[in-house]
Amino acid sequence: MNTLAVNNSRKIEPDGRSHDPDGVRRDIIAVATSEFAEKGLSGGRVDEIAARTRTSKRMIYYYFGDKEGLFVAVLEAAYARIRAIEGELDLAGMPPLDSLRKLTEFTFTYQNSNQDFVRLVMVENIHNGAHLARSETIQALNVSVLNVLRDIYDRGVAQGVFRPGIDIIDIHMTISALSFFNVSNRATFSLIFKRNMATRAALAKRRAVVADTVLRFVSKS
Amino acid sequence: MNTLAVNNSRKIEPDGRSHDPDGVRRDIIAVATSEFAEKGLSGGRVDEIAARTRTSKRMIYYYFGDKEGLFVAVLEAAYARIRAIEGELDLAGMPPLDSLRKLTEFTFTYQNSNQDFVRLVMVENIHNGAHLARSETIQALNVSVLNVLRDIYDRGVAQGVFRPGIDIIDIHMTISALSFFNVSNRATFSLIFKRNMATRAALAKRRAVVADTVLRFVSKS
DNA sequence: AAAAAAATGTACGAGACAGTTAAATAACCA
DNA sequence: TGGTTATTTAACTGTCTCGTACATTTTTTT
Repeated sequence: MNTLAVNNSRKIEPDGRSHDPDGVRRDIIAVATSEFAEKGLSGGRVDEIAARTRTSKRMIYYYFGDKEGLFVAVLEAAYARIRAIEGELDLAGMPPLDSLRKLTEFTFTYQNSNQDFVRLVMVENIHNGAHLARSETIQALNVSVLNVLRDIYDRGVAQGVFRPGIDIIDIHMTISALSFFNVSNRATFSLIFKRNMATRAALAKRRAVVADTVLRFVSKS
Repeated sequence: MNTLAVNNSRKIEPDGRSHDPDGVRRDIIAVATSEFAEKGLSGGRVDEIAARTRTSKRMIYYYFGDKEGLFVAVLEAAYARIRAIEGELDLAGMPPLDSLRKLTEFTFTYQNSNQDFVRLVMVENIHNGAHLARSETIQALNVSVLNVLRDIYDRGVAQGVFRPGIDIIDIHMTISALSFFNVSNRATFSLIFKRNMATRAALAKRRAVVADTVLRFVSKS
């Protein structure tokens, strides 16, 4: 569930300090990520974060100013992680259909394996994107996945397997929505429809359906 | 944005009381719906709800026990509303393809017009469905939309326009996910992709894409 | 009409929680 | 070497917020 590993192997000097400012920041962000993902921004407690950190509450305010500043930092770190991974995807060599399926399945699996990220995005949306709007860092992150998608789509159209005229943002939105919803709405959906959506089998089946949905949407015919 | 109309035409007796217990309950739920939808469960303030109500905080605790009891009542009311509307949908006479498109477009439009509902469901999912799990009322609500969908799908397969073997819950999940995401993730998505998703034109275009996606998924071909 | 139950107002208390104060040591750099 | 900056602790403060105690009135039942 938790996607961040806290570095527990830091050395503590005799004076009780770690002499690793950057490690302290990362430690705080890792703990805050799980706290905010679990309980939201209003529900998350600064004292609780401080207690689970190897440093003190004062340091949170020292580095991040206030609770919202910390939340912004948490969001930035979460987005930076996913962008970094997206950038590593190499789908150029494959046939367009295979590439698109692989990209979709990757997204589905990533969101499922990184529920903290999904929950943080939910929380941020409840706050109408106010913190994202204030973060230059995140808005400067260029959206690499769109380049990947553009490349796949153009090749598909050129080869006559995809129909032309589709807005790639629509493709991306569909992939995101179907992957995201499977995590974000799992609790209520499972309860109402009395289906466990978290089993290995259910996930594999749904992932295939999602990929089929995307492929059928772009395919010619 | 707000889906609940508060009855402002109640009569107030000389003693300052409304003598309309049921109206008081509805009034509280209406105000609490917008408060919780806007700020979440932890972020929502009982005092704020009380202040915007025509009654007092005392009555909130009298009728709903505590903050979470009030939230459960809010959820129940919201789900009851959507189920009531779903039940009224009459798509039986139409050709399957048209029915399915209409159902999808209805869902998309409903979610977009009832953002409070969407946000409440987001909030409840952040809480892992704990309140839904505790509400017998909601779990007893039978999921009428599945009957509608089953009827459409079976007719479509019988007529040879839909491919057989699809799980209707998958169809429903896809319709829900695509409709829901367009509201739930609008803030972050719009910011990152620099697209205003709320304009009339953007909504109409996306709604058509969503319907096409669903139809292409079930269609024979 | 008496008694019981339901509905409502006012005021307040206990605890939770974000953020601060003040002091002090270590690292860095000119 | 000495001054400036970075880092850290522990206790404290003021406010916000949920929930309640107590009193009272209205409605329903017997």
